[in-house]
Amino acid sequence: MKEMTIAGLARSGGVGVETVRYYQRRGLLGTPSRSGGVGLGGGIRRYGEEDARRLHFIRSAQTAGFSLEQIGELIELDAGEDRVRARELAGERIAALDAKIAELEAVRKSLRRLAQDCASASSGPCPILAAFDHD
Amino acid sequence: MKEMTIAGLARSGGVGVETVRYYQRRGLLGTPSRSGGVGLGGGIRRYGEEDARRLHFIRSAQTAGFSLEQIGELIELDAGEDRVRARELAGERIAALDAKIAELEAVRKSLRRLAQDCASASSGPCPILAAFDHD
DNA sequence: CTTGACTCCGTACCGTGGTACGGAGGGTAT
DNA sequence: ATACCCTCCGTACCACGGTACGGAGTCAAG
Repeated sequence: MKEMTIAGLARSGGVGVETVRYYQRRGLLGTPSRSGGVGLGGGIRRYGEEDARRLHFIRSAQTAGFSLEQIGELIELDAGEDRVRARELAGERIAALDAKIAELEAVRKSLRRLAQDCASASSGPCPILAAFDHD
Repeated sequence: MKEMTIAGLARSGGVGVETVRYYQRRGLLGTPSRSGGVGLGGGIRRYGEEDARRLHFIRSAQTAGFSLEQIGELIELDAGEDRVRARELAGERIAALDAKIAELEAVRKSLRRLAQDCASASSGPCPILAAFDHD
């Protein structure tokens, strides 16, 4: 089993060292074994394959738009293989995505129309700015 | 011209008193005339129609997804009727919306497929969680 | 055995858009 | 004139996901 220090793990996950420490504080990564000085708080963290896998899991779930808090729950599910709950969380995320996409599309639509009007109307006040004044 | 105090202005814009003060600090609303105690810093703010219009402008632009900083620029344009720059800003905003919408749609698509797989596969590890492990 | 890179830790700070606090003074209705 | 609410101000705090700092300890190579 190849071991690594915090910088190696961070590199393997494409994040910074501080981010790994942060995930640890958040409880997303477990506290690893240490080697070296056994002083107040122990020596240097030693990570293995399992930690890299976990870090990768976090980044993937993050890409899917899950918050770190939700990812914490996903990690627990991952241990228990709770498919029902996993589908529930995925469903919630999809619903949130639906809502957000619809909202952004509505804004885009009205902004597009405004820009169109602004380009075609050759005189008078700018329709874009006027819209914010009066809508 | 009907005058109002900060609470009246805030109500007219559907925001809180603290939010009006915040916009003032941000320079989005001008410093209004004061009445009352002329002590250190002056008395009570008096607002008119123009301020309400401005506050409304801010909220509308915000709905269109502009940041407060961008809104600051829009306000300057509003004074100068700079249509070219307004179209530019609207174009930038639309492009950002396009990108964000595409991103969210991609995530939604893969999450939907995962949820589908999870529902149909009746045994083995949950595909949703497995995807985060291995992707 | 010294140099230099890496690691340790707590704590503070970043951006964004506000919200909350709290004591002193202003304005108004009865 | 006496309640009673509103306004004043600076400053601190919220969520979110990190990033930066700085002094001390550790580690491997030369």
